Amino acid sequence: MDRSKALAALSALAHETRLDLIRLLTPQGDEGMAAGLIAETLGIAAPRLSFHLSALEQAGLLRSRKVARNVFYSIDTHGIGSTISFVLNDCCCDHPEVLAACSHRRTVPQGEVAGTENT
Amino acid sequence: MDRSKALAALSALAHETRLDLIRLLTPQGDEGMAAGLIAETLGIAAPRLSFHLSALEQAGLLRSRKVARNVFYSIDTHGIGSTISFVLNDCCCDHPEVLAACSHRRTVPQGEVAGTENT
DNA sequence: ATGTCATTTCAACGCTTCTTGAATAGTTGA
DNA sequence: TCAACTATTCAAGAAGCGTTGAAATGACAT
Repeated sequence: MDRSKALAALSALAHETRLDLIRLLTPQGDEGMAAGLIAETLGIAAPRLSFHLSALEQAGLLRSRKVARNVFYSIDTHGIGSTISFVLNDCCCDHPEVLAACSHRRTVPQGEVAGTENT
Repeated sequence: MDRSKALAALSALAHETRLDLIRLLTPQGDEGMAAGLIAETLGIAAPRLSFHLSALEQAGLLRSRKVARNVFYSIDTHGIGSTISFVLNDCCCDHPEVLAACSHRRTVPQGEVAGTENT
């Protein structure tokens, strides 16, 4: 992932509605969700949804496929992963403390350093 | 880290100059770098630098301390880490493929899957 | 105390992004 | 072919963000 791509992905991510979209679509996996259902679930107008959906798709964070007259959107795991990777590796130079602060939640067994989050 | 904080951090990160600042300051560690030297190194005007520096500081991504008449800025490893953590855990629900796409670079020993990045 | 240096604040301007409703394109089924 | 439905595009207006130069603040040295 090059710099401008990562920047575009980061910009796309930095929006409440689009973060909601990622959060909604991630559990759906590769199957994804039809645009209409997404609009209904999130309670947003169709043109607005379409705008944000294509922003995320163009940033490489989402994929789409047509099924009959529906368009199903699903997350692009590689796109999201390499965006995070860019920040961690290229920007933060694999700084050990950043990596630790980023990954401790999913490496510790259970609620071990649970208090460190809101300091 | 709550949602609005993460959103602010992501917004702060989604900017070329500010990404440059993170990249420049990370290797400097806790000592950081004086604002004047940063401006000179990156070749940006003082007011503009100050604007971005305070944006990053307010987002919890940078810290500052005064030394004589200089202001030293250094990265807040915890802030950056928990921002990444938020995206990974809260937004992507710890999706295994996202985690894999994000962390493969730093878990593999050495140049093992070096080609997977630009697919 | 005064001059000098480092940094921040301020105001103005331009640019991009977001939202909204109406219109359009494309697909399915009768 | 026609009607119904899904999704996207378009245009307009509002809002927010970033850049710039000038001015102000605060700290040090003489």
